[in-house]
Formats: sequence, structure tokens, C-alpha cells
Amino acid sequence: MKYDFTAIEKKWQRYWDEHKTFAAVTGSDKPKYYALIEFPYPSGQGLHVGHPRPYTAMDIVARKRRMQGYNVLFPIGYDAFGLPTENYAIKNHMHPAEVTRQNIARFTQQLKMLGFSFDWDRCVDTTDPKYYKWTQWIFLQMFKKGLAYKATMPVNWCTSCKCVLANEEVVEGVCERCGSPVIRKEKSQWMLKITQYAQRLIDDLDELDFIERVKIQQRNWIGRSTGAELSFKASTGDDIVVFTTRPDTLFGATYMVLSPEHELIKKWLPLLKNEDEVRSYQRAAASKSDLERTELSKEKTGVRLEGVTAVNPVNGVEIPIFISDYVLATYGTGAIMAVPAHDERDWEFAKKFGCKIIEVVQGGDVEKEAYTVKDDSGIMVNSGFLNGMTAREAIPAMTKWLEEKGLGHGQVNYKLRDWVFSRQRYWGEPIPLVNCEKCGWVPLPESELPLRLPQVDSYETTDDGESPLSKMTDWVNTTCPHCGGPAKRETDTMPQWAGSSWYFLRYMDPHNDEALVGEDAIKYWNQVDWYNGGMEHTTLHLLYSRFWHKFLYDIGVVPTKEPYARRTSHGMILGEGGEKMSKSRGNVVNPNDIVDQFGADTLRLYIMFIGDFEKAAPWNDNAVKGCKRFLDRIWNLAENRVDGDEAYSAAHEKEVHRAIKKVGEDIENLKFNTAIAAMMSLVNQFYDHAPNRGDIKALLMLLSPFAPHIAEELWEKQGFAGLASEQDWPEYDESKIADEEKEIAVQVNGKLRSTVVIPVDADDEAILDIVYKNEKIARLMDGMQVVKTIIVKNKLVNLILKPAK
RNA sequence: GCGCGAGUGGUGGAAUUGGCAGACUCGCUAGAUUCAGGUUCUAGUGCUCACUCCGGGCGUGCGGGUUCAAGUCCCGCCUCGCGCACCA
Repeated sequence: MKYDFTAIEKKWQRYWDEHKTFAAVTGSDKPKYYALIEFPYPSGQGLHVGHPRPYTAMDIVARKRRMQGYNVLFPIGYDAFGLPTENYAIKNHMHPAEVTRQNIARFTQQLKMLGFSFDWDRCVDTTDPKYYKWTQWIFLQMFKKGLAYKATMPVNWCTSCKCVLANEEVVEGVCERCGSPVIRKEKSQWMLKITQYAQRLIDDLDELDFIERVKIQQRNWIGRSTGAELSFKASTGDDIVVFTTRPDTLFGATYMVLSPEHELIKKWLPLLKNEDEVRSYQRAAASKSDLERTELSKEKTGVRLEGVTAVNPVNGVEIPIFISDYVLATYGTGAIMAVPAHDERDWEFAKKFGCKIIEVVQGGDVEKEAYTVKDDSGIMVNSGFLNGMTAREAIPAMTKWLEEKGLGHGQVNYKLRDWVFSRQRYWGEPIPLVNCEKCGWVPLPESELPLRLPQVDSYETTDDGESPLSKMTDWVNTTCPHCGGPAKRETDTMPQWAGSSWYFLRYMDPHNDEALVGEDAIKYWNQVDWYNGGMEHTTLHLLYSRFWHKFLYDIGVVPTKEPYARRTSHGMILGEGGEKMSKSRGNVVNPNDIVDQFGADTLRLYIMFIGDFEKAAPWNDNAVKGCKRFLDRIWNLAENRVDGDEAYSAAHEKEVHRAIKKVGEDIENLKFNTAIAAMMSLVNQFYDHAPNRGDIKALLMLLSPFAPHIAEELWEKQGFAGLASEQDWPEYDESKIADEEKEIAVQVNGKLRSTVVIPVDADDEAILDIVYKNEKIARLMDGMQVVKTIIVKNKLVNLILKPAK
């Protein structure tokens, strides 16, 4: 019979569904294992061939863990709030909830088609009021703890989405989602104090089994730097506070720069001789988009404040003050002391504006370029009491001096900013707060959660950039839960990252109406054991969800400081030409087409075989065939019952044990491609020499996590008991893997000349004995003498020869 | 500019601590099977010289180095990908 993958896959998918084969049991006696993938955004395009890569990988892990005796939680859900759905709904005059419902139905059908062993009963949807009730609940707890606050500040404003973006959502000055320019706009926004967790978010990385590049990216994003904060006295009597990582260079500070937005400037404007010039510079800086600001970064611009100066506190020298947009308002104090001799940016600015350059660290030629010392070993000069010290010694010495004089203190700063949490959009979680004229911002009582989205006729953003909800006066006007007086609801909604910041907890107990997760469930499932996801989420989702989890830990909701014990990452699937798959390039591969043509098992195998899991890999239609062929060959071997002994055959015993070891280890190390190669080799050998019943059994068990449908079908055809996916994962016997003989390389003067077969672990003498008997080696040794022999046990022999005298 | 990663046959990619480079695929060549196409099976396939045989030379982006031995380690470059980007 032919391998009818369509019928087989439907058959087993129905079986698994009906029998709830992959249901996770909270409280089971078995050890638990929580394997997690990033839940998809159910876009209108449906599943993309990139989705199954991480899903299949973790499905393989989940299936293997079950076979190893674990009670596995491998859940799926939908991160369904978001702009594309809202925009589609606006365009097609549908309700976003309806669009979401349709997209989820399509995704579900596609995911089921691929045979993932999800526990479908635990499926969550972030737009379900029963779910977002708890997203709102977490926000309320943060509000109550002072972690959510409203602030008017310059925010990133997408000119096309008409919506605020988090810093993390602005990529190269444009909106990450739509590519439109992002400008700065003053707006009152809800903010979350993620910066309060900055240090813990760095420190706790140490204990985690995350791939190193994820840790590095997170650390860089948080961007901790240590230094000192110190103040300079201005001629107006004001203190100008600056942050520096190099307090040791204070003697070299020859001017100061404030950011154009610095608050002191407002106060000083009337005193300035060049007030107009300063004002126009401020205006220009404010109107620049982030993109323009970075584009123009090649040349420094700025204006000197005529009429105000400052005094360098360490030597009493009067120095000029400038404003320039190379100093950022949002980092440190928004003001710097400029040390042009030892900072490239300051040097460039000083050259252009004719500021003094004073060398304070020896080693370079500061008239030619800034001497930026990479280690702290440079010797201090022109620096009073610091002279002769290394920078390493001078930093604490200067910090101590500042502290003694009351001028400053040691200080740590982070690049990480607080999280802008408001979006002027409809399709997001409503923020459960009301604004009362008397009481200010008041949280809704928890009993009133969820605060549902109202039905609205139009989801269009308003021209003034307010949320569409602001037009729903019936909904907006309410009473204050505190004093009962008239109040207005917050009309901004939460960003898409809210729902995904805690979804892994909900999977543990998805139907609980009393708590976001029940105590028993969180105690039992504890933490995600293995989370695989994309690198693109390293600084967004991963950081945000770690932050929320730490908050939930602090208020006693979860027992662990960190949500994920292990984090790995997959590479992207590229189009056939090696370019990113996209609709506009027309190189998108639809998984449905592959499943129709070759079956889900072939797609699963191919997507895992395509290359190194952690690296990007180009799709190749042709290569899919190889995996189909592999399954065909297995089908041919096993479609008819092979009778006999269930012990491995003598002919294949060693290779079967080896394959068990290889496949098992490779899965743990994300080397799915070589695991499959090992199975292919085994099958090739089965073609050279027919396998017996035991050999087939082992192969089907190894295959089962990768290509579960065909494995199940052949398992049944062979008449083995139970399901292939419910067997004990086979064990290997190291002693059965060992060779008795080994072919080793024989080199002469470092060049491979021959190979010989030796008994394993033969001693040097015995090996040389065999080597010297080798015809070719003997010929090469003719007329030569052996100067040296290098013998690497069971690997090679290298004879160093030279002509005999 | 900074940080991370990569560069290996016609192709995708393999190669514990330095120890026989090219596993396993696709493709290609030849043969067998099939009415035929597809399928399937068998053998071969890094380049090159010699090809009647034994065999020889070259080969992991480029240039040096360490070593008996380098895809792997060190130094200096080039190219590509990803992330960050005036963070004081």
C-alpha cells in the first residue's frame, strides 16, 4: 500500500483530539515539565512557514519528555490584540473581535493540521474578557504599588498609526510596525516603572540558562554604567548636575553642554544675549524626528549660551555652557561636563566651537584626536591631586573628593527607560482607572473587572491623537468609585505587550475565575522549564515579561523570581533566494501547500532538517523531497508486519544504540538536523541489511517526536501495544556502542598516507607493529629513519621521517 | 562606530578536548525497474594531474603565525547577517 499521508494524518489527529492524549494534568505524580513557545499573533495572512520551526522544535522536546515519563505542559494560545487586526476591521467595516475570531479559527485549523501535541483545552486568547480581566488586575496592582504613573513627557509618536510607541518599538527612527517616521510629541501617558527593576533584571540573568547572546542583548539594552553625579555652579547661582562615567577626568572638563530640553534653559532665556538664537535651536531640535536626529549626527551642532557660564568645581576655572542635541534629555541628568581630550564627541564639538582641549590622561596626541583609554591604566596629568595615578585609582579618589566636598557622589545609570504603557487605540485592554476631579486617578474596584471594551461604531483614531474610546461619552462618563462624584474613564488602552507579559501563567490554570492562576497550579507548574522564541523578542517581550513576573513575585503571586529557566532561540526561515519572506517579494511559502503535497510529517522533518536551528536558513522546495523520500523508505520497511524477536538484531544492534544516543542528545542541544541525519543513516543501513522487529520498533520510537503521524500508523501496523507517542523513550547501552576495532589514520610527516585497523585501546607498540606492516607505509619508510612518532589513542599515528644517513 | 555571529563542494549543511574535512540531504552521472512520466533500487560524485595500474598535488574568505598536526588556537585584514547606536 502507498503511504497515504493525508488519511493517516487526519486519522491520528482525530485520535489524539478525542482521547486528549496530550492533556497536561495539574497535580500529577509524575515530574512536571513545562515547554513553551511564543504564542502567535493571529494575523489575517494565516500561518507562515516560519511559525512551525520553533513549534516543531518544542513539540519534539515535549513529545520526548512525555516518553521520558514527564507530565508535560505544552500549551498554545493567541496574542490577539493589536493594530493589524484593528486596521483590517476599520477597512472592512467589521468588529475587531469578529476579525480576531476568524483569524484564530484559521490558525487553530492550521496548527492542528501540523500535529503539534498542544493541550488544546488550555488555549488562551488575550482578547477574551476572562483573560484580560487579569491583565487589568495586574495593572491595578502595579498602580497601587506606585509602579504605574502618569507623566507628561516627550514620547515617540508614529505619524501613521497616530499612536504612542515604546522606545523598544522605534527602530532606526521609524515605527517598527508600519515604517512611518516617528516624531517626538508631548503627551500625558501611563508609564510603568521598569527602571525600578533594572538592576534585578541584570543580576538575575546570571542564574538563568539563557543562550549567551540573549543575556548580552538584555544587559546591553538595560545599559548599566557606573560613575558619578556632580554639580557645577552656574554664574546665575544655579547648580548644574551632570553624570559622568569618568570623574577622574574632571580637570579636563573645559565646557558644559545641556540638552536643548534642559529645564534650566527656560529660566535663563531672558538673561541670554543670544536668546533668539537659543530659542530657534530649541525649536529646530524639537521638530526633528528621531530619524533626522540620527541622520544628522555626523556633524555636531549647538549654540553657546551667551551670558551664563559655569565653574569647574575642581579647579575654579570659568567655562562656557552650550546647548546641543548630542546631549540627550532622557539620559543621566540631561547635561554633561565635556572633556574633549578624552571623548570623541566632545572632541569633535570642541574643534568646531573652538573650546579648550586639556590632556589629563597621558598616552595620545589630544590635538589630533580624542584619546579614549580603553583600559583604566592611563596615567593622570594636569590633574592636581590625581597626577601620577592611573585612571583606575583616580576614579575612586575623585569620587571620594566630591563626596567630601559635598559636590557629588557615586552614581549608577541605566539606558533603560520606563515603559510607555498607553496607546490611543481601540483594540487593546482598557486601562481600569477613572479620573475624578476631586480624587484624581482612582482604580476600579477589582469586583468590576473586567472592564470591557465598549461597542463602538468607529475605530478610527481622532485627529488630535486621542483614543477612539474618547468619543464614547456614554462609556467615558462614569462615577468615581471613591467619592461617587462624576468622573471620566481613561480612554487609552494597553500596548500589545501587556497580554503577552504573563500568558505563560494563565496556561497553568486557564479557566480560573477567582485568580489569575490558582495556588495549586502555580505551586505544581512553578516555572517554565524551556522557552524557545525569536531573537526579535529579546528586548521587548522577554524583558517586559521578566519585569511583570518579578513584580508578581514581589506581591506574592508567583513563587519564582524568574519566569523562564531556559531560553533558546531559533533562526528565521528565509525565502528561496535567501531573502526575508514577505508578501511584497512574493516568496512566502504557505505550509498548507507543503502539507497537501507531502504531508505534515514531511514538513515537520524538513523544517527541522533545513539547517542549524539557531541560524537563519533559506527555504528550498527541492530539498523537501529528501524528507518525503526518507519517510517513504521507512514506510516500505515497516508497512508490513515484521515478526520475530523484539531484541535488536545482531547486525544493527550497535547502530541502533548509537542512533538512540545521538538522537536523544541532539534534541537536548537543538541539533535537530543531525538527529534526523542519524535516523537517515540508520534507515540507509536497514536497506543494506533488513532490520528485525526490534530494530523497527526502536526506529519508530525515535521517529515519533519528529514525524508523529507516520510513526503512530506504522506502530499500529506492526501490532505493537499502545501508542508510539506513549512509549518509554528508548535507552542506549554505552557498552554496546563501543567498537572492538578502529580504523585509524596513519600520517607521515603530518600528511595522511594510509589507514590501518587496530584493536580498540591497543598499546603503542602494538599499533606501530601494525603500522609498519602496512605496505604503503613500509614503502614510504624505505631509506628513511623514524625521528619521532606521535600516537593519539584510537585516532591516528603520525610518523616523522627523515632520510637515513 | 560598538556588541554578537557567520564565511566549508554545484546546493542546504556536518565535523567532542586541535587529530582521516565534506556525515546526512538536494542536484548531477551511469546502470536496473517501469508501457511511459513520476516513483523506486544499485553504484559514483571536492578540485586537479595521472587515468592501464600504483598513485600524486591542491583544498574550509584573505595574509601571517603557533604545532608533529589547524575548518578548529593566536595576530592582522576582507565580506556578509543580526542587534545597538551621540547613553556622557
